[in-house]
Amino acid sequence: MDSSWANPSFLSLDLGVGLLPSPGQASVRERGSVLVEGSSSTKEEARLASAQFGDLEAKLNRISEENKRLSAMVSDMLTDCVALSGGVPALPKRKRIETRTPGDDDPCKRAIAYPMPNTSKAYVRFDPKNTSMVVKDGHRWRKYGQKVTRDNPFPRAYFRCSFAPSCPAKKKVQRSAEDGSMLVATYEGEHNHKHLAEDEVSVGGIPCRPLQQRFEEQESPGFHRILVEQMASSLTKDPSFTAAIAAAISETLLQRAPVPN
DNA sequence: CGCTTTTGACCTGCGC
DNA sequence: GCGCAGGTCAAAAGCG
Repeated sequence: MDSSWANPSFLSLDLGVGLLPSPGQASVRERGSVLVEGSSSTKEEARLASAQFGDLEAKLNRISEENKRLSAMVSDMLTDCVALSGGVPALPKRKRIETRTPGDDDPCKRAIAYPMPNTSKAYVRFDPKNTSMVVKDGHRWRKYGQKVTRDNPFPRAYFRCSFAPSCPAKKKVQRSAEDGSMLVATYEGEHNHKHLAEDEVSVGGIPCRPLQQRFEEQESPGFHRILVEQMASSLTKDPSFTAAIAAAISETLLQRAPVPN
């Protein structure tokens, strides 16, 4: 069985897709602009505006409820995955042969050169104009190969940790076949040294949080909080969501401002 | 000059 | 055994 299934990290943090915007956002924006442009002091219009405000409030509540529901779903899925991984017998600890020396070609030695079992995936948004496929996650990586794979038209880049020569950490970065604006970073192995710069984390100029979500971290109590933070963070990056919120706020301010005589 | 990236060749595992 | 695909190596080029 593929260990990635036993590892809940396959639930990569693809939070920029699918959750929002909600169907109501466009109308929220439209109504907001109508209100700003056509403000009037007549009672009829005030009554209409009040009704629209109530409508908007209801919509915001619905969106908020949807967010809560989705958060709960993600939490449930994580719980399920952790439970599932508990039922899977632990894979034997495997060790990769670091480097090959001329006398190292013993096929018996190579036979035990397995990949690291503790892999994790991270789905991250990146600037499509940026073709470097660099995912800054606080570690220094050295690219050692690139390959076009069968299941994806985009090339896959192979990186090794260059901070410490003995560090077994590796990662593969490839653009998503479904969504070209997403990068799929697959981490293998663990760093045997300290993080370089935890706070310097960005993807193609778009700031984001450290992406490496290891199995142990996902079981930790802080993981769910991080998950929620990432969801909130991704929502705030959504321009349409921001616009809808801005329209709703401006509408609210207009409603509560004293009507000039 | 040292480090990183590029890229073609090579190695290995797997399915047929 | 053969071919294919994924992963890695290593020399050359690029860059600061």
